[in-house]
Amino acid sequence: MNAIVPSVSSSASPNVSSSISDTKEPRRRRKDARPSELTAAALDLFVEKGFAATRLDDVAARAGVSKGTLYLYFDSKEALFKAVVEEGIVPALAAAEQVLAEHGGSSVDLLRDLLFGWWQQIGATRLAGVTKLIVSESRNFPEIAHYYHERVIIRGRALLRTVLQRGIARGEFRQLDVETAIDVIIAPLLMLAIWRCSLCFCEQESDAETYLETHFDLLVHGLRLTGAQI
Amino acid sequence: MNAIVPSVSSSASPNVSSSISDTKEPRRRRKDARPSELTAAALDLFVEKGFAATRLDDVAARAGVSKGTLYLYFDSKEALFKAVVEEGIVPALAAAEQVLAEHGGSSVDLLRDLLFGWWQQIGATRLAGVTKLIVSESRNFPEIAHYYHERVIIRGRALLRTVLQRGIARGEFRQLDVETAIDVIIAPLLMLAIWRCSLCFCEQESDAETYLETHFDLLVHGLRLTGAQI
Amino acid sequence: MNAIVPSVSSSASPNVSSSISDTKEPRRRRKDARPSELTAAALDLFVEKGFAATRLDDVAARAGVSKGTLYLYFDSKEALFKAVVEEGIVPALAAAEQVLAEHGGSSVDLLRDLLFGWWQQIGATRLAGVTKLIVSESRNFPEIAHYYHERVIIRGRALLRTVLQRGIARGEFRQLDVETAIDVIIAPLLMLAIWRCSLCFCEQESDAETYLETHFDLLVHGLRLTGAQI
Amino acid sequence: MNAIVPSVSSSASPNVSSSISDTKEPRRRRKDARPSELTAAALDLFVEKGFAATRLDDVAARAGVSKGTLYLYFDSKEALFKAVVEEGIVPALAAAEQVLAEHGGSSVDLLRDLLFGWWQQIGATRLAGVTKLIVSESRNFPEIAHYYHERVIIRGRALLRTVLQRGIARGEFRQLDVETAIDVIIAPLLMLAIWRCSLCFCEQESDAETYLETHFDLLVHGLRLTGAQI
DNA sequence: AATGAATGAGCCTTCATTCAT
DNA sequence: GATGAATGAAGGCTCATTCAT
Repeated sequence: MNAIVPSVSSSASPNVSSSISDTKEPRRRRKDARPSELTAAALDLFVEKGFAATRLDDVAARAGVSKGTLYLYFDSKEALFKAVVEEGIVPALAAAEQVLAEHGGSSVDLLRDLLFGWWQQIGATRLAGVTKLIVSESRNFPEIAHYYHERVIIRGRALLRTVLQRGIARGEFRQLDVETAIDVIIAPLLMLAIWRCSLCFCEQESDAETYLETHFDLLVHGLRLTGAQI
Repeated sequence: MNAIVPSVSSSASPNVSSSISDTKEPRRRRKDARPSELTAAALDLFVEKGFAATRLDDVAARAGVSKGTLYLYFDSKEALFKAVVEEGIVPALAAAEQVLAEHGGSSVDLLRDLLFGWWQQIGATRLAGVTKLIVSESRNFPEIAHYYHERVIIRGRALLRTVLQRGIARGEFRQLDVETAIDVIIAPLLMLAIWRCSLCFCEQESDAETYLETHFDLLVHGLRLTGAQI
Repeated sequence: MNAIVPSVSSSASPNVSSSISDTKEPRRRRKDARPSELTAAALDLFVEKGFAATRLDDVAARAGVSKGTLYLYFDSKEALFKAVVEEGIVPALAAAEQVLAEHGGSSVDLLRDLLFGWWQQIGATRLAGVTKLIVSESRNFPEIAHYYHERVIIRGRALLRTVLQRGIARGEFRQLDVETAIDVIIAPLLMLAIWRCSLCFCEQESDAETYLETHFDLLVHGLRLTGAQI
Repeated sequence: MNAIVPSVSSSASPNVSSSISDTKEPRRRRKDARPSELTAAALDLFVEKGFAATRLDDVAARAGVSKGTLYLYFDSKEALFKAVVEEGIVPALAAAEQVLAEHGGSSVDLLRDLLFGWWQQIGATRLAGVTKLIVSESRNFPEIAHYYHERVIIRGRALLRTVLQRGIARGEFRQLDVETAIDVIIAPLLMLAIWRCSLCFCEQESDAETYLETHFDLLVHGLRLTGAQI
């Protein structure tokens, strides 16, 4: 889900596009592309300024449409917010669960693939912003927080639970409190996503790849059932 | 801007404090107590609703004063925000650095004391909210983000750096990328603080103490220089 | 900021205009007519109450629009004030300078035409209020005072200077300090404009036409180079 | 801005005055001096900023007292305004009428003495500001405007009426509309007072003395019954 | 008498939302 | 479908006024 944004380039000059012959849609824009262009613009601004501080004028301007057009697709600012979250979630789920389903290697390898898969599918993309959004606004939108919990948190935790339980069952991992370990494993991922959206105070810190490697390295050593444990 | 944190203890139950003052002083209070009463009320609401969505009327009402009174002590809503962050920072620093200075045990013990000290001093208190605030609003207040980075992030990281480097030098810990490890160690703490302020979707999860124990446990096994490494 | 002064004629009876629009366009008006409708309403109220004491609610109500509409055309109350002054200035200049350019009679006749031309173009219209506005608010808006000085005062004085110098050169007027005489000649005009806007204490006084005649009469006798001077 | 203002210097440091031994009142300030100190401060600010834009905090600060003290002497902001006007009127009246009563010279001389007497007693002092105040605020305070009209305008006009009628009766002046001539004669005086309080756009103009001389000169030639009239 | 902390009504300004074109 | 002028409720901020000390 890195793509998403041909909208940014194509919608730069929506009114003039006819003369340039985009080879795609010379004049009529595919109707079903508008909503995602709008949510993409909204995601950027919601993440940058927060929900309350984001003006719909700015969202519309960034998407290259008028303010009134927003209301052709979304009933209200809150509805737009919901759409932003929901749209950012669907692809994330599919990709993550697919990794687990298709995997055949060791639990350590599987854990690694999940971590770095998350990075490529979410952490490194603009979808990371959804994480920050949920954190920042969940108190104001308990309904959305609940939705996010049911659809994302639970399913994401289920993935990790499977990996950990499988690893323990196979003797690859130590015996430990699986539920709590899930939280501890996820936290650095979420924090990485949040850091990337809160800029300013983490720039000189290690880059994301190294960060993930270290996280994984510590985890493997922390989880693995080593000879020293005996 | 004198008082440190009696606010933490006295304002632990902010809804009751107003009823007390109602019977005492109808007007005229001690001027030096006001600022921390106001920042305490503001912290609660900023964390709950976000900066932009918090109304100064509500802040004033929670502190038991009128809206205009806020402006006797803070020039603007933004100035109030700065005061909230700054006031929440001072005690956090002192406590954390004191733990390190007075410690005499092993690096593992020291790490444990720091983790749980953070929990007692910050994570378990309302100061945890400052973490969420910074995450949510740093884009809108780069000046404050910078301030927080200089005064808190850097000093907090310095503490952990000392511990890790000492542990490695003493042969207690493995050789690893210290700077990155710091991030990975801190992340679950910050995430715990954030979770506590974003409620709704982490309630059934493990309690904080267990979470910290697991985090510490994984860390120790991940950091320790075991025979298995040879 | 295009339209010149249909506002003077069309908005001569501002209280009636609203009832007309009520039956015409409930929303949507011609966008280019709005600014002058708003400045016309603002001029009335600024003159009547002063800048600080005028509420934008009242300005909007008098113009028959909502309060928010003001901000579609003017960035702030102060910007509205500037527009009021600037819009009232343009026609005043054109008319006055045209009189001078096209005149062919004696200097006494020219002086008379200028005085009564001012009365018809400005003194007798709502533009007289701009004079009071400038007097009342110039301390608070030095920028506007400067603008008014450059664009109006200087050019108005230049007109009189030409007349006086021509009259002296032709032997129609006595030799006198032209610059100071300009001030003395202008003062009763400005004062007349101000009186008309400050009502209450000048009503029983002579009417404007008589006032101007007397001013002109005194001037002519005071300026003229008579045989008695020899 | 010359005389008048012992209040400015003496009230500069009201709280410290005891230690410095002002040779006047080491500690207790004469009670009856307070009101005029307050009205003096208020006059300055009302003239500078207008009534509505003047804050009582600033008035109190300029007078060297606290804001609450104002209410020991004046019931409201409007009451303070009335006091400012009334206090500025009394000396003006006495001085002007005295000139007329004691005069024994020609009507031209008498007119001259009145004009320059006004300048010395009012025009050149801070009392000139009262003129601007009345002009700016009369619409908002019709009661004060009425008061001013009854007590100042009428009496001032009476003075001039006497002079003009006497001059005409004696054959010194031409026959003319006395009432209107009064307005025309007064206007440049008021305008001079107003200009001095509206600064910014009359600075390069002639100085006040020259202005008055020219006004007087034009008047004399305009009023006088010359041979040329025959 | 004097203070200054506290109040709260009121105003400028913003912005989500509507709707005629 | 798309626009953008218009709306009006809401919030940040000011300041005249009060009153306990």
